Amino acid sequence: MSDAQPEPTLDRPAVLERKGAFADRDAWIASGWCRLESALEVVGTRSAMVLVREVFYGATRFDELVRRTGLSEAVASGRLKDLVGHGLLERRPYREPGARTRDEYVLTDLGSRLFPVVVGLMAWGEDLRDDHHSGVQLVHRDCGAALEATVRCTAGHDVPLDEGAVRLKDEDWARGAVRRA
Amino acid sequence: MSDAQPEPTLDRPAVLERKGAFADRDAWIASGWCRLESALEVVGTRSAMVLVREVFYGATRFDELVRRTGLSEAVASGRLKDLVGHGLLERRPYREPGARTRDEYVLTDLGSRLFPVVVGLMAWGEDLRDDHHSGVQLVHRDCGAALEATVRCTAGHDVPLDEGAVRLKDEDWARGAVRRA
DNA sequence: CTGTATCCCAGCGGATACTG
DNA sequence: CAGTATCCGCTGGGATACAG
Repeated sequence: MSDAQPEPTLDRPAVLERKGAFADRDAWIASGWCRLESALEVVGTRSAMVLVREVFYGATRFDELVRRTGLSEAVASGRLKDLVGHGLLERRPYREPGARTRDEYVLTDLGSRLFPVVVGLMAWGEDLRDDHHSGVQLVHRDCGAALEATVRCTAGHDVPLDEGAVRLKDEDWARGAVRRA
Repeated sequence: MSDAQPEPTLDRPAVLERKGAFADRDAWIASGWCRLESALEVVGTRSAMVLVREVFYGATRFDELVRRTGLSEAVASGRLKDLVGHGLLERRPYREPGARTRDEYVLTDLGSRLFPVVVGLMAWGEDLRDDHHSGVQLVHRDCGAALEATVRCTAGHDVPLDEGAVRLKDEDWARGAVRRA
């Protein structure tokens, strides 16, 4: 098999299997079919991500967020407004004893669901620069072990890349006739 | 304890617990301590993300990537070069029978470790726009259930947001005495 | 303290035309 | 087919100054 093997398959990395009609589609992407683009429109910027990160770290007040992100006030202000508008954060009035009422930013449920993404990006950034001795680390509060993001299916199985598949929704796949209009 | 409680704690959303010296630091962020920023410098743009997504979907050739991402050739070319430079993708020569040798882009191990991030963003994009009936879906090849990204510690526990903690590395926590200038 | 308003610059990214 | 080169508009984001 040394002169015309059609598929070397030597050590080709795993990719997602293409199911059904997905394999044929060409231009389904640009039209925004993929929710990745929706997500990136909201949290695809550096400023959005670092603000979300700081809120995960427990920052709530404007000046705290500005200080800890290093963003300018103008950028922070605008981006926070976006994040509130998209339902990721919520403004909530609060009052320290003896002080006047102020607002603070807190995570909504939608926002907190970004947790795996933030963890995944931080872990990957760690891989990227193999300096494992400095910086910040996320750990399990109880056992102290480092956090990582993993992929799982809703049936509970761990899913490595080569066991994943991609398909178009609402097409008859695996059963046919899954009437779902 | 009903007249001067310092922390209402009514329905305050969960955040990460701040461990040790982390709680005191102010300006540790801007200096790039957090690996989130390193990650975003590489995959923080739309073009990078959609290219990575298409490679996960199994696209390998330049024109295929351009067509399916909707990026211009110039942008795709430059971004691919970046991704190869950062070790996320790899150029690999291949030859279809009877055709001349060409290059294709394949995932490296580093690149494939972005899988949880891509899954997490897609799942979150789904939450964002509650149209659950159209678009693309990632599923477990074997059982057909949808994929989701979850956070786990290296000891194997599932870690919800309120069980996570953040700390500075190489500081005396849980053991003490890690002198580090 | 919590922003808003301006100005200004760098980088992303589209369009088009051109090379190997 | 697989890019590169050029041009050019849009937006992200820093700095500074100002306002409630």
